[in-house]
Amino acid sequence: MVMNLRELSELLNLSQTTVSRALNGFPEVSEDTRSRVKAAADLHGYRPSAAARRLATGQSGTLGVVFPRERNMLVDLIFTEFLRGCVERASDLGYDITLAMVRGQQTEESVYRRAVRSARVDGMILSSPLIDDPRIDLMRDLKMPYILHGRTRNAAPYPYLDIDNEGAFYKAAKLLCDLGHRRIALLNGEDKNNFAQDRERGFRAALAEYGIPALLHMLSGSLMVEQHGVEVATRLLMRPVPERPTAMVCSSLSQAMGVSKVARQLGLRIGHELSLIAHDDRLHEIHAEAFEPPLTATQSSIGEAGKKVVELLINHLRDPEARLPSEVWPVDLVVRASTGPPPKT
Amino acid sequence: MVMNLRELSELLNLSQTTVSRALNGFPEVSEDTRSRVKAAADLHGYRPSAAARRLATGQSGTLGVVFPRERNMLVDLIFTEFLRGCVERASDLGYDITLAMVRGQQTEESVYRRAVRSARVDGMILSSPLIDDPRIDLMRDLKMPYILHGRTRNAAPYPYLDIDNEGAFYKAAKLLCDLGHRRIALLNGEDKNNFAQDRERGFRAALAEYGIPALLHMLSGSLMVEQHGVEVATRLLMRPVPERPTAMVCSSLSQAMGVSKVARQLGLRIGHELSLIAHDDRLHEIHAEAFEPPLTATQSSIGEAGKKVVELLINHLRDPEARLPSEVWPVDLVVRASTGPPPKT
DNA sequence: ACCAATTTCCAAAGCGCTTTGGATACCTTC
DNA sequence: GAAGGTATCCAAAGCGCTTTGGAAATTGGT
Repeated sequence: MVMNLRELSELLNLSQTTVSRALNGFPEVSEDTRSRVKAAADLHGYRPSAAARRLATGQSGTLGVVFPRERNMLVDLIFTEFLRGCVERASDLGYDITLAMVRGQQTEESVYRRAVRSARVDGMILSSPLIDDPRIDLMRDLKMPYILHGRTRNAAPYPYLDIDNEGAFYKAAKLLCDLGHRRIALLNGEDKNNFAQDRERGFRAALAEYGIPALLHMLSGSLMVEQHGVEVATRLLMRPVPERPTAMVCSSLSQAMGVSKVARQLGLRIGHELSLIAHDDRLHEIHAEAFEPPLTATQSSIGEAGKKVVELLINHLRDPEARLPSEVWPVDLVVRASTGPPPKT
Repeated sequence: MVMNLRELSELLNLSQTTVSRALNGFPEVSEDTRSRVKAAADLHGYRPSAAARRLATGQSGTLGVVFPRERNMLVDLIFTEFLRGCVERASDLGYDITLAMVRGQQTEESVYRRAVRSARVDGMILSSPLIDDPRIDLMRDLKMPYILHGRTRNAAPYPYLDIDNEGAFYKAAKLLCDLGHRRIALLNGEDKNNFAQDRERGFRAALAEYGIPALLHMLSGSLMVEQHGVEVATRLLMRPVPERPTAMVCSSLSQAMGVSKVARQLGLRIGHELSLIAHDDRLHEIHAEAFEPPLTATQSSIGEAGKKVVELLINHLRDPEARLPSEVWPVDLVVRASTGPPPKT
C-alpha cells in the first residue's frame, strides 16, 4: 500500500542512503538525481514513516502543549486561540502538537516525567505560568526543552515569550492621566497570575508619575466573562460623583463588555462620562473595534503568540547552543472612541 | 540516561523477549518473574521508547483530532470541552492526541492524506459534521479508521457517536405542549448542521402531535453567545400578546441567557409569562441550574462525549472486525423552574 | 596522461522495541 | 520410566529510517 524507502530506492536503482539524502536536502547528492528522486517520490506518494524516522533520529517531531489547570470561559477561549496558533505554525515546520493534561490526583510532575521518559515529545510548551512556577525547575531537572508563554519569577534565566504587560498598562493609564483623569480604576486578573502583577505595576507607575493615588484600583477575583465587569462597575459607578471613577482599565474585553453595559444603564456615555480601555487578546469574533463606541485597547494577538512560541522552541531544538529564546513583545495602544477627557463637574 | 530494554534485561539476566512480555502482560511468563521484572522496571524508571514500539508494532498510539473549520465562541468552548474529554480518556488508555487543522488554502483532503501516509495517527476523530460530510468518504478511501462525533446523511453506514437531538427536542416541545402552550418558538443552530435539522424535526413532531402549527419556529443564523438570543427574543417578545410566544426552546444556554435578559427587561417572568427550555452541553462553569430561575434543560455532557468517542475508536482499532461503533445517546430532560403553564390571558 | 581533490554514491550498522519459531525444563499419565 | 503436555524462557529477525565510513567516479591542475 504505502511505499517505503527500500522500494523507492530499488525502483530508482539508487541506494537508500542516496534517496534519503536527496529527500532531506543533503548537499552530497547531485541536483540531477535529487530532482529525479523527488519526482519519483511525488509520483508514488512516498512519505517517510514517522515512526522509523523518530527511532533513527531520536527525535519525535512532536511538541507537547499542556492544558491549563484553570478552567473558565476566558481561559478556554484564550487557550483555544493559542493552541490554534501553535498547531498552525508547528504543522508548517513539520511538527505535530500533542496535548497533555494534568488530572485531578496526578501530580504535575508525574505527567511531565512520563512524557519525557517515553520520549514522546521533543519539547514542551507551558502556558499560564504562576508567579513562581515549579514546572520550570522540573523541566530543567528532566532536561526537557521547553518554553514558557508568559513569565514567572523564578530566579534562573529560562526561555519564554511574553508581552509587555507592564508597558501596556503603563501606556493605558498614562493616556488617561494625560487626558486629565484623576480617578482611574483597574479591573485586573487574578493576583496569582504573573501578568496581573505586571499590569498592576505598569498601572501604578503611570499614576505615580502624575501623583495620583491608586485608590480606586482593584484586584479582581476572576476573569469571568462580563459578570465580573458588571459587578465591579456596579459597585464603582453607583458611587456619588466625587468618588466615582471617570475612567476604567480592564484586563479583558469581556470585563469591558460588562462595564460598558452597566455604564449604559446608568446613562453614562462611554468616551464621555466614562473612559474605558481594555486589553484585547485579539480573539476570534471578539473585537475591540466592534464595541459601541469602538474601544481604545492595548492589543496583542494570542494566536500570533502561539505561532511564535512554537517557532522559538523549534529553533531552540535545532540549535540548543544558541542563546535562550526569550522575547518580550511590545504592546500597541490603539486609541479609539472610548477614551476622552473626563467630564467637567 | 534513560534505560532501554536491553540494559534492563541484562540487569535481570533475562532475555529482552521475556522482559518485554512480562511488562506487556503476556501469559507465557511466570508471575514470579513478572513481578521481579516490574519491580526492576519501576526501580530504574524504565519506560519503553514510544518510537521503537511504534516502529515495531506499526501502531502510532496516537489519535488525531481535527479542529473545527468554524470559529466562534460557542464552537470554541464546546470544542475545548470535547477535546479535554478526548485527551483525558486517551491518556487513560495509553494513547496520545495530536491536533490537525485545515488551513486556508489547503484542501481538506491533503491534510488527511498527509496524516495517513506518514502514519502519524492510528485513527481520527471528526467533529462537527455537515449534512453530507465529504470527509467520511475520504476516510474510507484512505482506509483510515475514524469516528464521527455527530451524524451526517451519508448513505453507507459509518462509525459515530451522537446524542438523540431529535428525541431531546421532541421531549422539550412535548413538555411545553402538555403544559398547555400553543405558541412555541425554537431558536435553533445553523441549518447546515445536522444536529440542527434533527432538533427541528423533533420539535416539529411534538407540535404536530398536538395539532399546533410550528409558526413561530425559527432557524437562526448563528449560535453567537447571547447576542442571537437577544435579537430573536426582542423580535418575538415585543409582539402583541396574542402573537407572542409563551414558550421558547433554545439550542444553547447562551441563547437562553440572551432570551432571559430580554424577558426580564420586558417584565416577563421566566417560568410564568414565558417558559424557557434550552439544551445544556454541560460546559464548565455554564450551568442551567445556575440560571435565575433554574433552567429546564435537555442535557448531555460534551466532555463525556469526547471520552466515549475515544473509547469507541480505540476499541475499533483493537478489534477492527467487531461491529461498527455507532451509538446514540439518549438525552435527559431535566425539569426545573423555568417551565410552567402558559399565562392565562 | 597522471595524481590529488572533489563529487557522487553505497553497504552496513544501528535506533529499541515486538514477535516468530523454537529450545529447555518441569509435570503428568499410564 | 518413556511419551506427551505444559510452563518458561530465548535467539534472532524484522519494523523503515538515518548515518558512518568508504569506494567509485568525475574533475582539475600540471
